[in-house]
Amino acid sequence: MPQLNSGGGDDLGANDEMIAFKDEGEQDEKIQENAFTERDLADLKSSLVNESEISQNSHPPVVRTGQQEEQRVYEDKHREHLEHLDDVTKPQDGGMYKASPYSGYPFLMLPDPYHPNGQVSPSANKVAVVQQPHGMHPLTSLLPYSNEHFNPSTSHLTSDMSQKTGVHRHQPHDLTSFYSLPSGGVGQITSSMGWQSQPVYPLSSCGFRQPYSSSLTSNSSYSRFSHSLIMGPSGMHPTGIPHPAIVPSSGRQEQFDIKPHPESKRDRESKKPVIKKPLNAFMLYMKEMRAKVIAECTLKESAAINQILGRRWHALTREEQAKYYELARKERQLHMQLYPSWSARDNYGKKKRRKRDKQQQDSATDNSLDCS
DNA sequence: AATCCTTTGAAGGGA
DNA sequence: TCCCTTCAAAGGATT
Repeated sequence: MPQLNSGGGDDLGANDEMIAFKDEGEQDEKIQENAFTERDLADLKSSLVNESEISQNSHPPVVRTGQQEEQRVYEDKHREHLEHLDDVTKPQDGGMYKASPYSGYPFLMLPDPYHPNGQVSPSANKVAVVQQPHGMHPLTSLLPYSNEHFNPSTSHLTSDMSQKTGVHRHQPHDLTSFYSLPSGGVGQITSSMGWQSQPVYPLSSCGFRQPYSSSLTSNSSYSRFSHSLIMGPSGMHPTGIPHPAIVPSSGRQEQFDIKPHPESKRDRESKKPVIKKPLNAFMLYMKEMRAKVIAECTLKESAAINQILGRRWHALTREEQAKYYELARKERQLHMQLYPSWSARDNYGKKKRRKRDKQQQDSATDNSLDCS
C-alpha cells in the first residue's frame, strides 16, 4: 500500500518513489548515458531494417511552422484562462506551470527547474499536466473519474474509507474545491480546452496520428464516454469532462461508439467502463516524450520508440525524473481518493496475454540493445 | 479482430 | 520480505 499519510498533503508517498533512483545515481554514468543517447536513435534505426531503409537519406525535415502557429493561437486563446491557475497552483509548484506548447491539448507545462545552465530543452523537460477550467486543480485529469466523486455535494470526499482495505484515506487538499466547476462549465468548455481525450500531441506534421480532431464539437468529443459513471442524463458527465481513465471495457476510447443499439444485458455489463490504472512516472514521461522521439527519428513503431524512451529515462537526472515521480504520485493520490475501492486487480484479465518465454525474450533484448 | 512487442513503475498475491 | 505477474500507453507488426 502506498504511504499516503507519510507527510500529509503533497508529500504523500514520495519516499518510495525515490528508491528507484538508487541504481542510477552516478553522475559520470549519467554523462555516459547522455552520450550514447545521441546514438541510440541511429542504433535502433539500424536495428530496424525496414525503418532504416526508409530513412537512410537523413531525417526528413520536420515541419513545425504550422504547429508553432497553432501553439501561438492556443496560447493567446487561453492566456486569460491560464491567469487563473495561480489560484490553484500550490506554493511548491509556483511558477512551474505554463502554457503548453502542444496545440489542441490543454497541457500545463512544467519547465524543468533543474536543467543545467538554466537551459530549457525544447520539450524534454516539460511535464504535461492537464489544464483545468477556472478554479480547478492542475491534476483535474483525474478528478471526474466518476460522477459520484465529482459531485460537489459529495461531502465524503474529504475523508473516505477504502472498502477493501479499510485504510483511512485522508485528503491532502480540500478536493471539493477541485471538483466544483463553474456553473455552465460544460458548455464553456471548448473542444480545444477540454481534456476529453488522452493527451494528443500535434504531430500531424510528422505523421503522428491525431486520434481526436480539434475540429470536433464538444458533443462529438464527449460522445466517447457514455457510461453512467461519467454521463449525466443527457449522455454526458455532469461536469462535461469525461476522463481518459474511464474507458469502456470493450475497447479503446477512440473505438467507443455510443450509438444506441440493441444489446443484451450481458453485453452491456461487459462494456462497463474500466477504471484504468493511474500512470506511473515512466508512463507520464513516455506520453510527453513520445512525440519528440517520433519527430526526431521518424519512427512509428511503439516498441522501438519505447526502447529509446526507456534509455532516455535512465539518462535523465534524478531531478528530472523526480518531476515525473511527483506527478505520478499525485495521479495515484487522486486516483485513490476518487476510487477508494478500486484495485489494480480489478483490471486483471481484461487483457488476454499469451505466455512467452521471458528469459528468451530478455536475452534477445540484451543483444538488440547492445549498442552503447 | 485480437494480441504482441517494448519500456518502467505500481500494485497485488503467493511463498 | 522477496519474487512473480499484470497492467498502464502507444501503434505498427503479427497471428
